[in-house]
Amino acid sequence: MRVITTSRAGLPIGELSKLTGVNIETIRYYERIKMLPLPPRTAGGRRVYDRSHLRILAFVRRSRELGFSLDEIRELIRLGGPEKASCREVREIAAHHLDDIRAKIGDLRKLELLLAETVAQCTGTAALVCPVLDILDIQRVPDTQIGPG
Amino acid sequence: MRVITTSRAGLPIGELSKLTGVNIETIRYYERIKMLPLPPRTAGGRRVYDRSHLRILAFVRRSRELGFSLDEIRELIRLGGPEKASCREVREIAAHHLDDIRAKIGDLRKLELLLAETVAQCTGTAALVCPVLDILDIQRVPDTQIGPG
DNA sequence: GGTGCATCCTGTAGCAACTACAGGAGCAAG
DNA sequence: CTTGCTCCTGTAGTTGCTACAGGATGCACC
Repeated sequence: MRVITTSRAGLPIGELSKLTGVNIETIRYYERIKMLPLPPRTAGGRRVYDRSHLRILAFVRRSRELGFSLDEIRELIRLGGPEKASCREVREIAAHHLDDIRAKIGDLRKLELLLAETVAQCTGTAALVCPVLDILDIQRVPDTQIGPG
Repeated sequence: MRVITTSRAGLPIGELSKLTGVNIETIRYYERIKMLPLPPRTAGGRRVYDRSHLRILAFVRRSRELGFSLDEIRELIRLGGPEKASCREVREIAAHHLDDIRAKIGDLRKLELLLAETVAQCTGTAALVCPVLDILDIQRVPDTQIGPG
């Protein structure tokens, strides 16, 4: 039975992946795009992570789950860094993101209503006119003149 | 003043773009991925569209606005085609899409709640602890044993 | 010391659904 | 015939990953 006591030993990428729930490929991707600091390597070239990496990666993961973009997360990490005086800026990013989320919810609810109504009109039997296709096809075009004027 | 009477004359790509609100580049992209039938060309090689293209492209646009994927739209177009007996299949696609939308709304509302609460706790002043950064950082890690224990 | 196998490495290409060029050609008006 | 707009092809970029190929490393076990 292999028990790894990693408190100070350092984690290989696979362990970091399991602990954070972030895919190995994704971890390497994050490194490439500089979301994660470069970890030291073993003599053989393997990455060795410590708890600071774990912390950052968990932060990234959680922020992604909350729908922040990687750029936003970079900002948040920067703001949480050395001079962490800027709680206001953090709040601005989060508030802005909240606005986005609310706008998205609004849009989706409109869609939901429209689609739900339409699907409800569907008999499901073979019909000459299909309400679903119909709402998608309501665009009408004048066949006389087109263009400025 | 240039007045284009396109009822039977045929539309250049720019006109089609204006009429449908679909970007020129996107129209060519749709052609490449076979969302649109190949239009005939002028002697000089320019695309010439007619009202059937206009109709399909408007349909695609509207469906995209409603959040259907291009693959779903392809299906819808096929189902609305020659043998349009399959209103049931159309309804299934739409109903499935409706489920997706509802799931997405549910997710977003959870996020909204969490973020809104958190942002509300923000004083906006420089603080030692930032509630926004805090909820993103709640992940705790045992520092004794890691691995199948 | 060897063998076998899991884990890891780099590099590249793919996904959706576009968008943005570069570099050139067509075409109509003046 | 020139000006200037529209159009052409082809390629590469975007976001946030994921999926290989083809090879190296590390570690237990014999």
